[in-house]
Amino acid sequence: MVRITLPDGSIREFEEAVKVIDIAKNISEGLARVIVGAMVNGCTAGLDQIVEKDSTVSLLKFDDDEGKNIFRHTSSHILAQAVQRLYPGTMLAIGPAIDNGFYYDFDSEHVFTEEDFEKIEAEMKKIVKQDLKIERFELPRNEALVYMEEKGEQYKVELINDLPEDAVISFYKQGDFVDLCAGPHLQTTKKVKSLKILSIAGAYWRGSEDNKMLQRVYATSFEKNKQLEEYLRRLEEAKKRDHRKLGKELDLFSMHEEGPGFPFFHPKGMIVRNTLEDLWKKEHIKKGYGEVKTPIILNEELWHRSGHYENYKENMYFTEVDGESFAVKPMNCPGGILVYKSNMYSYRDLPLRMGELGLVHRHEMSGALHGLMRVRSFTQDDAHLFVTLDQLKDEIMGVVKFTDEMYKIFGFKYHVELSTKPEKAIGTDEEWNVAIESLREALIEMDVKYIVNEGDGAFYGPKIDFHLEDAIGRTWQCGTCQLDFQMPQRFDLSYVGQDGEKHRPVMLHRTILGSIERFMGILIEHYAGAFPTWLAPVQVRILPISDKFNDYGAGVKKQLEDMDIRVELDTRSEKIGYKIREAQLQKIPYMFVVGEKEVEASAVSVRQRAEGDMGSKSIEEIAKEILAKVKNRENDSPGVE
RNA sequence: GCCCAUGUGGCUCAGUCGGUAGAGCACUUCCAUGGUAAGGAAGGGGUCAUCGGUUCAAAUCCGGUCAUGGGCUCCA
Repeated sequence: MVRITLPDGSIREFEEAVKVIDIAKNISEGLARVIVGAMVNGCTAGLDQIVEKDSTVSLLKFDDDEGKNIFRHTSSHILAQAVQRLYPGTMLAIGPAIDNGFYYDFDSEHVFTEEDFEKIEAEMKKIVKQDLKIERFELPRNEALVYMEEKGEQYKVELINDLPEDAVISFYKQGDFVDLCAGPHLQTTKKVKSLKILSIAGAYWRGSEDNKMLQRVYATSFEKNKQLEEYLRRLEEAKKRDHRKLGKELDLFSMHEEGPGFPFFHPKGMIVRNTLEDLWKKEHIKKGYGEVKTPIILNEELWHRSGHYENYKENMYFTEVDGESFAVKPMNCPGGILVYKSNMYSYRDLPLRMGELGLVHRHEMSGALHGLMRVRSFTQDDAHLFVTLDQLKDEIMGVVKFTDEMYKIFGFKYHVELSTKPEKAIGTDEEWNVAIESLREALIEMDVKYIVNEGDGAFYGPKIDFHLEDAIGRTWQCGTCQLDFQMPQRFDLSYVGQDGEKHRPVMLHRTILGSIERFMGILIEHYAGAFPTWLAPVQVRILPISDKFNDYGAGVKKQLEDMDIRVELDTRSEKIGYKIREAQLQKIPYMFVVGEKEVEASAVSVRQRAEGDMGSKSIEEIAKEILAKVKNRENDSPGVE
């Protein structure tokens, strides 16, 4: 007797061991048709898997994340099979399912281009139509190695060699195609009705620069064509939110060949930027931070002392003046430390919180540059906290809370990562462990969910990172809170304790927005360029019906300016429909239409970008409404999804 | 840095088989003075990223460089 517990708590009983697919059939034939796999006691399983003992089973459809993974993993095998049919001699590396699709890495004589996509898709569809049965088999290690060697699959041989001694080595076979794979998979190829190859890219074998670069084919698949079409449509929509495109259209910033990775901010972009910085400054004062500003260029010796020269010099810019070597700062901490060192401190002065909107330069690799998200010069909304060990946890928690509050203003969702000791690091393992545990304890105490990112800490300490999403779902690290025992030692920082003795403070390096540039990039995509009124470069555009009303418009403009509302007047000799269209495309929150009626009533006709015509209002009334939105930082962007 | 692709007026793009450039928008001027997403006409504007090669002739073919895009690696 095998008892199967289903997610709803109900129990099905079977005489003997039962296949997953038969459990589904036992529930309903209809269900059995849409099932792609199952979770059996928390592990994914294929439909053929036999359940021998009492188990908890949840059946997976394509709509479930694990279901999609099974579906797309099979899709990746179909891709590999098609490619090997079309380009014999192509070696297979790995081909996993990923968010929104799957990929396969190939090593092939043939150089794949977009022109091949159609052909590969056609071959894949042929395989789907052939309805090939997918079968699992296992081989002992030696046989598995011989088998893959005979096939010339040297990458698979390497993978097998790296599997643990006791690992089960399984293969999946469909027609004449066999791949080393843990599974599970669909039962046949026929379910993959809808598929599309999306792009081709280079990718290092095993993700290491030292290895050969393989050709990675990205693709996606769905159960139904309709889902694929919907997905492709969403991708198109997301492209419209691309901050690089909107940055140009809305005249916020530009990039130039003369300075790759060095963004140029235009007047409208500067308004957004300055508004963000004003918010930042105000909130930091409330949280007990002081603000400092330290130089961009400092002598090279300082960077030797800080450890940056040793650990970071390939990313630094250098310059020489009067025979002395200077470095352009890639980080703000040494500057902040020099500020700290210019005073004596008592334990009463701690925690000391010092904020700096610090312009840093980092020579990122050319291929890494990406709009405002990844640049070579940027302003970190940095801060350095000098604290006693006793204060450490509270201060970390304060930073995490502060970050959360700031992100909430914009309506961001984010995820948190805890990064541990990297290969290139200073300090002892003991210090690192204490530091990592302090961060972990703070997160646990605050009940913040996080994932661990092994080996991704800064060279001087571990960190908590906050990641925000862009329009197409890529995540970008923005906020960070880094713990550092090293700099205080290297710079011999101290404070006088209650006991009258010298003690060493601990340092926290942290950012909230991350960099103003990246944060703006994310903001632009988040709002689809339609900034909430409080952030909008232009809050109101006045649109006279004809030239006759330009003077009245100018009067309204003056009134609004006096109330610190950002306003433009469109005096061009164009029809009102044209002026509205342009203001609408510029995503300006408020349009004031003024003509004969408005002049007579001393009013304006208000049009909002999302709601349309709101009718006539007095200037005082509408100004009050706008100012209230600005004061409350109301999130009135129609662009947020 | 690596793999692949791309680079034509301010912007978006067309340009076939090599025969020395074209559209729409924007801009300027004129007409029109119009009530909630593009009124009409005329005009100006390009060394086809850049350097070199092949050719009687190169935007077009080949190579180098630079930049951009999609990834990898790396990172705020």
